[in-house]
Amino acid sequence: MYENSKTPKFLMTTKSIRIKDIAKLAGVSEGTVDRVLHNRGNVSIIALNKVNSVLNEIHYKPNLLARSLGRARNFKVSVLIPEPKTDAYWEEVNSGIIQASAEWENYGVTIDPFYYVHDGELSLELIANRSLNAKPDGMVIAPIFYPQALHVFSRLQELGLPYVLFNTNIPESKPLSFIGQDLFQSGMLAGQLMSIGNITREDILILHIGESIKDSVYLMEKEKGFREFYEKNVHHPVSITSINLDVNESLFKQNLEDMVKDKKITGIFVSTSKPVSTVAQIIQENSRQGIRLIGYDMLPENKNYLKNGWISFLINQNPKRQVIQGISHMVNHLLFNKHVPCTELFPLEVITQHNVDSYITSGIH
Amino acid sequence: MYENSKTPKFLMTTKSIRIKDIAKLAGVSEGTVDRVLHNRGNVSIIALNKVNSVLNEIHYKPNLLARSLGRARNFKVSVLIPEPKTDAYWEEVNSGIIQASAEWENYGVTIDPFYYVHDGELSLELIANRSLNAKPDGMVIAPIFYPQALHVFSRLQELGLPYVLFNTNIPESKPLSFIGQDLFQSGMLAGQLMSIGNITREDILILHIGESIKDSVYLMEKEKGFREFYEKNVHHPVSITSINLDVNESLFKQNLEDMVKDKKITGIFVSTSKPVSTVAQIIQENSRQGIRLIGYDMLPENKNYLKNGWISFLINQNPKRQVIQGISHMVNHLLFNKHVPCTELFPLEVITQHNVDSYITSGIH
DNA sequence: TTGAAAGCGCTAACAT
DNA sequence: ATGTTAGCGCTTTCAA
Repeated sequence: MYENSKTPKFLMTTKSIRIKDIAKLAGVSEGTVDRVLHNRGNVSIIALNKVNSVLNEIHYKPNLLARSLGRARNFKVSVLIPEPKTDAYWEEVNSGIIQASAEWENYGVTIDPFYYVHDGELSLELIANRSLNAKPDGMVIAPIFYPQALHVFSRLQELGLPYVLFNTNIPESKPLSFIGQDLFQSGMLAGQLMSIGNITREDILILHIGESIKDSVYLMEKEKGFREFYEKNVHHPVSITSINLDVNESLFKQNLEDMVKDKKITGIFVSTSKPVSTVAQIIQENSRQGIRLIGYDMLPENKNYLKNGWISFLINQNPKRQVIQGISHMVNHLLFNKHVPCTELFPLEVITQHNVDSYITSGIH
Repeated sequence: MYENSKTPKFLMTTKSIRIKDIAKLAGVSEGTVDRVLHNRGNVSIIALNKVNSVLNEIHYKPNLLARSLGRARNFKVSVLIPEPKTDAYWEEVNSGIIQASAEWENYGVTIDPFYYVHDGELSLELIANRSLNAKPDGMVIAPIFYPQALHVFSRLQELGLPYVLFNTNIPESKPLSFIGQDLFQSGMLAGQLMSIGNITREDILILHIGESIKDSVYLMEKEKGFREFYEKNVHHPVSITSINLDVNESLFKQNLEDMVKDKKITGIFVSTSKPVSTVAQIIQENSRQGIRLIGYDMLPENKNYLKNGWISFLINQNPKRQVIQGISHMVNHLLFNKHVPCTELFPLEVITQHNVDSYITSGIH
């Protein structure tokens, strides 16, 4: 038999020790201890040593509640995302902002959303400047347009304003933190899902569909991962064709329909979230149930087609939780001086007909 | 074109209003306002009305930091789980307890784990009593043994101690909150994963493996879901056999091996988490790569077999996060008087060879 | 460079 | 039934 596990030693908490206690032990005032704890300077080397030697003895855990209450300051953070009206994906994100806003209101933190579009007077850069007027203490940004974003970051760095990025990473901008997914791996996963159970020839279409797809280098990561999966793991004959489509082109729908009608096609992988349902609709209209369709995110439309079986798998990018997490990191930094991870890659969640409801009701997603 | 979205009105926060403000507006003292806010009684109907009418005018959001700081009280919560040494699953849970413990230490909350085994002097009931000696303010319990658990709950109800359950639900015990998964749906999902891409005859084994499997009615839920999926959705011939195995039986391994060697078998669904790797090992030893194996949870062993391809899918029950969430609910209740959901069903996460790493590195899981 | 003291918003004990 | 007040642990200002 085994011995019974005891409560681990380090969990045994005695009465927690306060700044006042440290001050007494070190023979200095509370003010001095505070100065040492936060490296505020103006401390004699001798006092510093006295305090530090006490600090080394004991395991001081500051009371975070008291800390932020004592600071007696209301923080503001601005959140910058693309205009939600254009896309159900950003609508999701926006609802996350609202949720986070309610949550942090209790801690005296105000969250202000700002929305940008590609250019004109609502460009990221202009909106960023506008948001700066509110004198925020930090920013949370989804920087989907690369060149504009760079200007904004250098501006923020000048001002010394901390910012966290989500959705799209721009590593050279050195944000406080980035929240997103590993896109290459996401493509690999899509490949695996596409191939499950298939043992004969496959004809696959990869569709990159969007407004100005040409700039979206990051979608290529997904495609690379997808192709890599097939190269490494699949041994029967496979043909993979990738196509960029602009939703604003006149023949967009017609082109799509022609592709779907092609009897050879066995699977379609759509690299973005909103257009999946369009493809699903066309598949349904043409009764092409043989096609395995894989796409992104549980947008309302997508959920319906998934439940009906016209979409086989969705990979969830968790837009809502990404922004909530981003805001949470920013606030933890501001309010509690907590360390936040510089990159947080979300899990690649596989959504099918039979677990989609469990995601919807769970609330934590 | 569309109009640009503005920051929603209700997010516009002006300087937040305090109890002191309400008191002034209502023409009463802070104490009275506090009494009204918390229904502490001892308030004249006239004062009550004055305060309430002010409360109706304004949107009072209490400062939670100040509230719990002002209460100046350190909460203790006990967590009761099966002995972790017996099972990697509970080891996971235990690491969740340690994580939660570190997190809440900052808020002056102490988390004390206690471990029980099926019976003897370490039974749930006895351990529960022992944990009561520490005078906890709440309990978080994984009640895997039904009859013993009932006694504990009635004891806790007598004492008026709040408790939240996770992992296994006992609805009639009326806990503050339950965290777990929909087991029937979990079985359905397993069925779907088992059937993907299959178009010819399937011979499937459902294996319920454990220490005292006979009592575990809840595993039947998974089986029911699994069978239901096949009945409703699959039209080619299928044979499903379910078997209960006790790991302590002498011929346990031998029996298992005989089953795996059966050339007809196309798939195996193991309804618990630890034994999956044992089955995977036997499949590997007998080179039965044709068998699709589905089981539960990302235990270290399971992860390896998943990566090597001997396990096809794992459904993640998220043991670690379940307990963290349970503790979080308990603390939110105690510390902030926050409303906690009476049931929280976790999403049914599908883990494959190509997203397992994304789950491991993500940290939030 | 230091210590003393006044908050932060809320709770709870104590007079009245 | 009501008002007053002394904390909670930390930050920050101000005087020494």
